Amino acid sequence: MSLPHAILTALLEKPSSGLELTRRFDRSIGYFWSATHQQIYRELGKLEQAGQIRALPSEQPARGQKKEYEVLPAGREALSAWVARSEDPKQIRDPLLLRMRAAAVVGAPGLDAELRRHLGLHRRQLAEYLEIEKRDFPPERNLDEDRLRHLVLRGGIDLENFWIGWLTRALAQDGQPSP
Amino acid sequence: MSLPHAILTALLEKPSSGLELTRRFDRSIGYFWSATHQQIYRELGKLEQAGQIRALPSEQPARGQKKEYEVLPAGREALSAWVARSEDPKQIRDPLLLRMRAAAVVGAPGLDAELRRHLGLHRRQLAEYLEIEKRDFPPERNLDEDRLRHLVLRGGIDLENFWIGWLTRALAQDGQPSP
DNA sequence: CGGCGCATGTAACAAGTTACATGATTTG
DNA sequence: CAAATCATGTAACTTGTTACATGCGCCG
Repeated sequence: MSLPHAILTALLEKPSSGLELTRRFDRSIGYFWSATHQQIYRELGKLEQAGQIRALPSEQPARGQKKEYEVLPAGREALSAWVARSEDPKQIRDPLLLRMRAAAVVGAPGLDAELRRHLGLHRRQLAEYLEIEKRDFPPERNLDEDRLRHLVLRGGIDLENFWIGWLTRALAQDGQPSP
Repeated sequence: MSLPHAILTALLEKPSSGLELTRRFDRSIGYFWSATHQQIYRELGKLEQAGQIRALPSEQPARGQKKEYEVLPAGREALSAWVARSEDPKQIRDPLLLRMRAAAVVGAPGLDAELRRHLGLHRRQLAEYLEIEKRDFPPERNLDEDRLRHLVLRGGIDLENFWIGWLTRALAQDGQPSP
């Protein structure tokens, strides 16, 4: 139930075509809800049919032609209703934790290398987030409308820090087996 | 690709029937990879057909009858191969972060209450994990085979701590609007 | 024997993934 | 014009979710 609302949010921030949305999902919004272009086109079709968005009038709406969408009042209302809704946090679902649990049963040759690899990836992602923070939320201007977006980004930063901390401790412990 | 391996791991730890697996997924393994009984039955069927597990011989394998499964050598090999495989960490996918991003666009009445509710839920989950840690991994016996399982649990604990920290900061900031 | 809990399933759907198809526009 | 790129889309499949169906055994 999240993808359509992610799309509505993105379209409210700026009307876009399918491919533009896809690219924006690869950057900002996609950091918290990723989607492929196939998913996005399918969902745009449904939203249009449901009367929540509409294609901006253009010359020739043909196959290889760009098609821009904007949010209709009904779409904005649907998004508001969704924001107000309450929903329990999902269970954790992480292949690496599961893999480690499996390793406890069948043995774990080479798990160390995988942990180190993940550590590197998370460090890189953290650096990227910090870069965005420096660029988009400098300490000078403290606009109220930015506050929520900054909090979301902070969530991503804290989450990467969690992984880095956990992986570091796991590797440290693995280096020196039980005394 | 994770569910079958979660099931193989659980079955190696202890041969079980479908419902028993479901219940164990509600407790230990499910903390990191949840599944409903329908998913589990479907997957047990596939694994059996693939020759990775087999039903223990019983008197009358009828519909309302319990059916226990054990892992065959092929299954153990498949699990080992999966553990050794490397896989990139998934993108974050969290409805609450997305909801907050949407709230930045359409406004956020009542978001505070939702954050407080989540804070409570995460505190409860943390308490549950700490209880399990105290019970299953007391500081006395420091068995090597437990090390990986303890690390997995630590992952869960750290993750809950991340949420608690982030939600607390978000609420504190929301209490005193920008000066 | 009637209802409840245990246990195993089926069916239909929704969401996400992977591979491929097609038309339009630019550019060497 | 051929190739690359932009842009939209189809099809088939896998995974996850929701609702319901069926049989067994126990207990009041």
